[in-house]
Amino acid sequence: MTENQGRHKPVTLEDIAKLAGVHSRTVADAIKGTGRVAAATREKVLQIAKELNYVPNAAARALATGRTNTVAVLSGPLNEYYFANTINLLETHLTAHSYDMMLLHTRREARDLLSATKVSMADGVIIIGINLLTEAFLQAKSPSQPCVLIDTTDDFKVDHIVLDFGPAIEEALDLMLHAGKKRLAYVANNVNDSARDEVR
DNA sequence: GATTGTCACTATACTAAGTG
DNA sequence: CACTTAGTATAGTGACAATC
Repeated sequence: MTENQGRHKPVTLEDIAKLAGVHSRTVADAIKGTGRVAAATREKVLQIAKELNYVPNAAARALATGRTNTVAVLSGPLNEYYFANTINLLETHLTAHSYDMMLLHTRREARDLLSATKVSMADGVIIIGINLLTEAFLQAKSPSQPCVLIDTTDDFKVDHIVLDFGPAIEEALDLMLHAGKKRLAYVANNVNDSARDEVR
């Protein structure tokens, strides 16, 4: 039983360095695999790290590099297919590029993110759709924070991907009209002017 | 040239000392 | 006593220097 034996100080590069007889800087390079460490030294360091169950301290790494490899995502309600599907795709792509995804969907989380990104808790922010939550975030956001908005509008002064639902709506209308339907209703949240114009 | 070491730096929390 | 300020520690890394 090695667990629950009390709260131990985490194993650090310094601990490994002492056992390996090298500098902590060398241990960092060996573990990271930068290639500037001799093969024998690297093998020795990795062996000791494995024996000590060394786990890199992500907070310290973020502090030193200014990067967390984490992308914060603000979206609309996850019980809506569009948001759930988009988040699923985002996660797939972020994971493929060795990024973690921090999913936020409450005002409190968005507020925390505003302060958190100031200390590099997230490398950037992706916002899916404009709603009360994301709009408040965009208006309060510091200009230094990397941010991409995915929506049907580009009203906000951030990098953005504009979605054009026009062709899809037209295709849906054609299908309805060809089916002989005469009275059509359009049900949506936050219908903006551009989207409304598409429904003719 | 390859390998390793040194220094400075990061944001935050904590402690000690100084001041009113 | 309450508050402010300064110093220190933390874990890891970038840039550069030193050694063989």
